[in-house]
Amino acid sequence: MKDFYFEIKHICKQTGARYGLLHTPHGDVEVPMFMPVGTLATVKSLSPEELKECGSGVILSNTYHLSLRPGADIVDKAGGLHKFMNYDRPILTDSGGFQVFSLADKRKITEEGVTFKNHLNGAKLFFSPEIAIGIQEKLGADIIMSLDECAPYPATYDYMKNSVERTLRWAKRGKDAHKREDQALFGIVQGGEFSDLRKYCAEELVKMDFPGYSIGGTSIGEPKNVMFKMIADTTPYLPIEKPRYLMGVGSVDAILYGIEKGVDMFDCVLPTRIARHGALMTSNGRVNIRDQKYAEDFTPLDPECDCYCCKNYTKAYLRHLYKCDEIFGKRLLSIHNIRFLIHMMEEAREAIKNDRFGDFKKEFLAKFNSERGF
RNA sequence: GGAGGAAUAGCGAAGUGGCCAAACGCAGCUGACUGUAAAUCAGUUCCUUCGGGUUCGGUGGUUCAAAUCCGCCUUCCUCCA
Repeated sequence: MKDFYFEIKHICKQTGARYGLLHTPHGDVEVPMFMPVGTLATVKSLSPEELKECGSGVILSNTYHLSLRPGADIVDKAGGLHKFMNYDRPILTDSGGFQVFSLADKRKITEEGVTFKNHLNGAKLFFSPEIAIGIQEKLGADIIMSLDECAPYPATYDYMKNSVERTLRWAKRGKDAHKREDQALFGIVQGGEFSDLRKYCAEELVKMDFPGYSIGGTSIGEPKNVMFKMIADTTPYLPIEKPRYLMGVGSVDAILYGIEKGVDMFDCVLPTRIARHGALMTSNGRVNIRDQKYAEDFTPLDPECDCYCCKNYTKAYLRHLYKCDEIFGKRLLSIHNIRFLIHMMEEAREAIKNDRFGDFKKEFLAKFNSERGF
């Protein structure tokens, strides 16, 4: 694996949380980290410059969506995803496995792969582990994902067992098909809420020796305690020296829990989506900017935040933009929520280095009051 | 002074005899959103002990039944003098 390796720099003595460095062809990033999601080769409403100002490292993009529009060949001709979207830091592409789940009523899964009715015009589309890898090689992200089946929750044990077996076979096929030396292909642990299947899936993937491992099948409608259990049931079976990525998790309490359990990478649409819907994460908890009580509130969204939005604008202005459905409002709020999570990660890393992540988590959650939404 | 027209819930605006506690939009309030088919979606905004009760400028009528028809009053708009 050219240019890609992972270094653990410190393990928190209080919790086992990890501080590390992920080296990629597009630079090094510190973990634990939060990765903003830019499904269609753009983090909705934000420029790469704004993302970097938020402190972004890796960002995500999506194989399924980009293969439909503009098509992998066009991204390839553009010189790859980094050039195409003008982002020179690391990029991770998801395999499309999640779309198999989220567009579930329009697909059929077989051993060979998945047949989709694509969501744009209903045209039939076939995805296999090899095809997903082929597309991702053209897109050219630094970190890519195996095609997996994100089985629904709840699922029966038998369904999940079969699904895990197939995901493992698909992982092997994808790994065999993957040729690019400058990309790290991660395997994805499934198994739902079943401890033994999580363990089995993790151990089998580890035998295949991937450069990193993802925890999938979370945040798909299961209760929080079940999600936490899924995480706790997986990380013990992953090798210490490889990066671990918890897919699709972006609520504050779940991220902090994941870090405590030894997860290094998180991604989620949550901060950007809820920002567009007027919900903001602040150090004192949730703020609904649409509330009339902010109409004459000329203070920043979060006085403790150092983002462009909080440094320059008031809640009254943000509410005004939101109520008028102005694009700039969505941008400012997205900047804030992304910066909030990235800043939380910066603080988490400091806490890990100082062997006090457990204290940090407790203090942060007490103030954030995560019972009130996300 | 004369001739027309209009008054509907916080605002705008449908409704012209029973299916109207009254469409719809805005505004307000709740909630949802987690590997993005999401600048989206759902609920809610007269009172209620959930049986019902009081509403459509005011008032008096007609009718089994009125936001809807008639009289008078008030306010506003347009045109003519």
